[in-house]
Amino acid sequence: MWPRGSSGLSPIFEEGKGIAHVEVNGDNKQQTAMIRWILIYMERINKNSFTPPFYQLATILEKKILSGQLKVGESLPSENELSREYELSRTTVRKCLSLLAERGLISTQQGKGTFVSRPLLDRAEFLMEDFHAHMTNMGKEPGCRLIHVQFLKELPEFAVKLGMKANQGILHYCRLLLADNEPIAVEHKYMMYIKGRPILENELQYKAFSEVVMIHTDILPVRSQAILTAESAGKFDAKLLNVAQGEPVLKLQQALYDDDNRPIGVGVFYYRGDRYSLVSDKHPLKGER
Amino acid sequence: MWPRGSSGLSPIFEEGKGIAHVEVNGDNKQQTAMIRWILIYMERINKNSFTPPFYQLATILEKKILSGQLKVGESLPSENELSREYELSRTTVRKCLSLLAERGLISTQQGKGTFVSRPLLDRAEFLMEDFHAHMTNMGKEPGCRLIHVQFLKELPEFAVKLGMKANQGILHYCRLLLADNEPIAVEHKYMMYIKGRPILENELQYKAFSEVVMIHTDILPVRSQAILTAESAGKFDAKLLNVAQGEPVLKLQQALYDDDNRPIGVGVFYYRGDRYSLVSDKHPLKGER
DNA sequence: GAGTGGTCTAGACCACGCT
DNA sequence: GCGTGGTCTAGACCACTCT
Repeated sequence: MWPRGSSGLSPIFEEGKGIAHVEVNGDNKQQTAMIRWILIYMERINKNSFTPPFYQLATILEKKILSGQLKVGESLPSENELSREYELSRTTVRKCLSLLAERGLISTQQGKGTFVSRPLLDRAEFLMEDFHAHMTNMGKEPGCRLIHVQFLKELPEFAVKLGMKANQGILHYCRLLLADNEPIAVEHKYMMYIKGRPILENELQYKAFSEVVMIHTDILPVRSQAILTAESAGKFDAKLLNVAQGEPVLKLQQALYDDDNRPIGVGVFYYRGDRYSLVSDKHPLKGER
Repeated sequence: MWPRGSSGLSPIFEEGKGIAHVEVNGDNKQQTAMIRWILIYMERINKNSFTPPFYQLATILEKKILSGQLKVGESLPSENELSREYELSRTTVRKCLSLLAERGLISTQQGKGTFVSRPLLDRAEFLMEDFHAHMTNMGKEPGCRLIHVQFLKELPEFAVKLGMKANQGILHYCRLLLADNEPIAVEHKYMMYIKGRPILENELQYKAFSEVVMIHTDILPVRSQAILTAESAGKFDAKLLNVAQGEPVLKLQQALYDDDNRPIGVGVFYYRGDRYSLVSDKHPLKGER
């Protein structure tokens, strides 16, 4: 439990004396220093464990933060202190700290120190990814129906607002996404059209939009922006979604940009509010390894 | 442009001979190896630059990936190769690779290699954080009005579904969030109530939910789950939001859990669909440093 | 067994913040 | 000037994959 040698000891712990000899009525600095050392020696790293040292240390520090032993705004021991006292190299300590920082538990400031962050429980992160994978994860059978493909001279208003140009023309296609044969979402996608390019129905039906855009415009999209909000279903989309007009839907607008920040493809997607939702789960380190 | 010494050269480049001497009609393995070396030598690290080497390398590799020189699914040179050929330590190479992996450009597989990932442009990440900060960022004046505070014997249905227990009782409070004096969101929060605890109006109005819960239950929330979907505004909330009943709103349900995964506080928030949206921006490395 | 990524060490120098 | 975090090095051992 207590340190074996004198190697890394703070001056207030003199070898062979132990905690009882600490001058309790000394100045405040010494007292807070004492508290720090007590905290540090409460757990040690087991180098024979299967869980790597950097992760063990992260767990220890996480516990101290979550339990309130280290309070919000307080500074952690410096990297050198941690590395001395847990007998780990600074590299390992840093790897641990960067893990905790990634999780939002701490933040670092060059030249100042590492500090416990405000808990991030009141923020949520939502990830919208591939519909097919998402539904499979939820244990549902995903499906996709190609509703129509059109060539347009004019872009829809929202695409113009994003700064998109029609050039040779616009290819517009519309898909209906299903889960267990129930309609979940309607997608409208608009991209630059280069004349004479063959377009395969299969492609539109199954490939990701960024891929379709890349293949058919020869332009590589490098940036993507998406905007999510709530809206009422319009007549056309409500019918496809099999809901009454005006029912609430999640509306996602996506724009793909090339290297020069010019939009080369835009989409607008509507998800049934009663059948589709996004989930965010935040928990510090648990559920790994 | 070409390597100076023989130190880190692949056997197919023999010192003093250069590229012209490569056996072009050799077996396929040699040819693909050759292509790899050509790619590698197209850029070099400037150790006197202000941008650190790991970041320079990340930029180089990013370019190769985005430009299609390295295609999806292909393997990158091994860490040892990269470190030899760019004259960096393996640690530095790894730091660079972990940056690219974080951004979703590559993925690593122990024992196999590092591979170019499918572009992640078709997924969106939305972050919902502190309303006050969010509105300030948008250049709007945030506001908050405490609508009511109640003590309930029974929990609302959605809280019961989450597995929450009433114990001594439930504190329910309702806030209206404004931006430039326009109503944006209505929040309903429910938490365990411990008798005799003084509750300050100020606290409910300005503190984050997780803090209020922590202070008034003495239980530290460690996990948070949130669910986002679209719904129609009910009578009560529509009135506060100053919209017609049935208008689309973003609905966010939040639950805070303690160490034993018991819910200790839940909330349901409605955001006006026409005034509130979430934005996701994905671009590989740009816009940093 | 050879090659890959994953982890760790012990040391170095730098940029930054304080005082 | 000293302590802090940020970066880098050169070497080591391990676990995994493939042949």
